[in-house]
Amino acid sequence: MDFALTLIDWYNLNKRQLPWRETDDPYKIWLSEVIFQQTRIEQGLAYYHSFTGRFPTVQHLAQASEDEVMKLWQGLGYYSRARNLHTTAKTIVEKFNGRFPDNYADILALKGIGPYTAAAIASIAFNLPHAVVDGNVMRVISRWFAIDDAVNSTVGKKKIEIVVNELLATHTPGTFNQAMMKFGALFCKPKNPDCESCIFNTACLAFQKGSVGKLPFKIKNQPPKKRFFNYLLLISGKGAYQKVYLNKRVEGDIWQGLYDFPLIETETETEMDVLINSSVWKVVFKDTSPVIIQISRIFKHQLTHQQIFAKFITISTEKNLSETFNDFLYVNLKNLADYPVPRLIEQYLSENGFLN
DNA sequence: AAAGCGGGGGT
DNA sequence: ACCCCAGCTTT
Repeated sequence: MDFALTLIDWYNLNKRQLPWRETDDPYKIWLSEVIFQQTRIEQGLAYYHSFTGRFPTVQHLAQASEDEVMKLWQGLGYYSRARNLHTTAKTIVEKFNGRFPDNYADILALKGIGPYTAAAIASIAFNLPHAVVDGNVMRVISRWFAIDDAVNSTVGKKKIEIVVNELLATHTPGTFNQAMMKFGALFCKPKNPDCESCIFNTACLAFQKGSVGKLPFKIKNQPPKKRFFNYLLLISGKGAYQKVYLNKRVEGDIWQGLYDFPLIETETETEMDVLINSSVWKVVFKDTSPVIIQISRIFKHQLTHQQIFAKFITISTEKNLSETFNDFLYVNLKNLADYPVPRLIEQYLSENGFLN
């Protein structure tokens, strides 16, 4: 059985008229593809009409102000799509003389156009043999060939891309691509697909193995780990006598504090601004995982000459130390040198059970 | 390789 | 009140 021909037959019997498919203008095809990225038909359709109405050609879009483009996009979400749309319209006018590029590489190079959109435009507008790989296609192919590599991994994507390009009906790539996506959307659905009446069920490996429900496999995105990064910013004195024990950051440095800061080892860089003496200082951390940053300002007191002003900065989270830190705020020190700061912090944390 | 982007729909 | 979706850019 010829997969592509069978699929296209199915498509011709089942297709509905889609307003944005009734054109061979690459500009409008591009517009529709961008609008319908991550967007449901019901939600995007009105926007497609207002964009083609207000900007019937790429020149109209290129000449518009960014403000107007953004305003027309309002409510659709993923606003970088609108900015890229505008940028690319200007690129096409300036660099391509207003004519949409007609080869895959040039199309792919445009802002906001990735592999999916480039393949869609190349195949639908220019009849070029590039298979689209969107969520629908990944689902159909991963089931048909029982590919259990994660479809959101590089390996899994690559496998699917290779397979679907072999299946592609090279004489009618645009129709094939639309048929694949339509079949995935209407028949090979994410949940409860009607496999019993599927025209491909005898060839579908996942159906034969009973693994349709498990495919496509995706690696679950793990939530950011919350961790505590606690440290002190020490300020002593007042007015002209005030001293801040933290050096201003210079180009290329990591940490130039009075002491080696990190209480917990870190690898991902995190940078934050701290306001000291009316000027902004930058502090850089490293961490092994995404962090949530909270800066707690736990003091609003007058500083007297011999008091240490301890500002506690908490990054992240299983325990929030800021509440327990109030009694650490004022430490009367005759001479700061008598109290090696890291030791003091360590001791405090240890005594309070935070270093286990 | 992995995070971030914005809405809407489902649970 | 969450969780999920999905193509592209950025890091």
